[in-house]
Amino acid sequence: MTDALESTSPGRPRDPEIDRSILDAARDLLLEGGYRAVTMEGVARRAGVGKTSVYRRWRSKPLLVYDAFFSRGRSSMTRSTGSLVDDLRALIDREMSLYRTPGGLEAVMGLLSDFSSHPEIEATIRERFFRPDRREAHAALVESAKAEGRSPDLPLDLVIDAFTGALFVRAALQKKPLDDAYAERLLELMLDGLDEDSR
Amino acid sequence: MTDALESTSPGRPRDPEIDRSILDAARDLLLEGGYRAVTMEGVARRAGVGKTSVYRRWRSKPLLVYDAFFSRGRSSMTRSTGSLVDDLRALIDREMSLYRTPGGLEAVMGLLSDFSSHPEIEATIRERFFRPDRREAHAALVESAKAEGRSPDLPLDLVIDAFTGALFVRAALQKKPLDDAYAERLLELMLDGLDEDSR
DNA sequence: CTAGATACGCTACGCAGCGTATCGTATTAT
DNA sequence: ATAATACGATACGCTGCGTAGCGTATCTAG
Repeated sequence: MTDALESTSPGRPRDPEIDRSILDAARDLLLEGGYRAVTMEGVARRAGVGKTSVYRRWRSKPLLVYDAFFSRGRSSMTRSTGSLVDDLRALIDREMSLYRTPGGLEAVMGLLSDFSSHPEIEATIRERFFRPDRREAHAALVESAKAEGRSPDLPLDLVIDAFTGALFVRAALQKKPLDDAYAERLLELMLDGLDEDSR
Repeated sequence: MTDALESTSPGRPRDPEIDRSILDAARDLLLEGGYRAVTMEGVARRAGVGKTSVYRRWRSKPLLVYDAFFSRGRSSMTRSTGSLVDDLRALIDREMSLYRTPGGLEAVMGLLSDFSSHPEIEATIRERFFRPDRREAHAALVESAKAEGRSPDLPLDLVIDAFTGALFVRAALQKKPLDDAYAERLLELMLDGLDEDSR
């Protein structure tokens, strides 16, 4: 996020405390009033900091919000467990926890909302965050599928689209709760598709 | 959208031609420059009309965009075919054509983008458009399931979430094409889940 | 034909939020 | 001491939304 500033910087170094104040302010504002309440001026004021200091670190609001929410405390699911079922369950859990975390849904929707007006932001967020996430998920599933000796033609991409999309639709558009029962039924639906395929 | 103005209106009647000019202008702008290019002033200018005339008819941009895109020419899929497979295929086709229509994806994303900043708009769009659509889809599936004598416990809601979400994720987030092969595989995935359930 | 009501185009506002620029001051390395 | 950068504060410029007022046009009711 911030540029690497080792001890090689000429002038006055940045105050790491300010980094935290800004991230905290952004998170708090979003929790209190949703994405619309997160304004750059508001963040600066809340953090007791000048706008300059905010823009020096994050060149736009979406990037700030992303870091404030997703760069810390996001559970990592990078490694394959060797079991397709376990991988899927973990991936679904991870995706669900994203929307269940307070402010998580608001953050996601807020980022999406900036996409229409700022195409370059969209590209950045997608390339830096969505793609890698998805890549890892896919790689894990492929590895487990291989470990289980399954057909290489399993519709893994499709399954990722499906459970990811189902959770999004349910949380963001339907505004219905994401409970464990839903996760379990979703998992079964995905497994039915995979088992059917391997015959 | 417009109030019912029968012959009982006292003053000068609205010019229906202007309705069309505005809708056309909104559609054209979106096709040319995406949702960000659709500004109320731009629409008025393009339509050769005053802003007043726009706001008199549509009290906000999202409602205008919705009408410009979805209120005309949207294929209706309200009736059950009696076959679960056919219903599903029709629903998937309908959803796919939404994203494949030029400007369709941009319109959807644009509407979503206004949700964060205008909660009341979100509620309106959801209640007036998303919900009814979904209701009809669900009703059709339930009817066909009954006609086929299937278990009433089929995860129809889940299936709607899944294929709807998969198409959204693929089109909007992955930015990958929605071709017929994808639709077919998606259909099979859904059917696997339904067949598995009925045993 | 007149009066009242509404539509229309035009222009000007007020408001919010983004991102930039400037300025004086503070902090650091060399 | 000097150069470079950070910092807070303030002021801008810009865009876009939605509203208000104006003079004119078009319709209905009586």
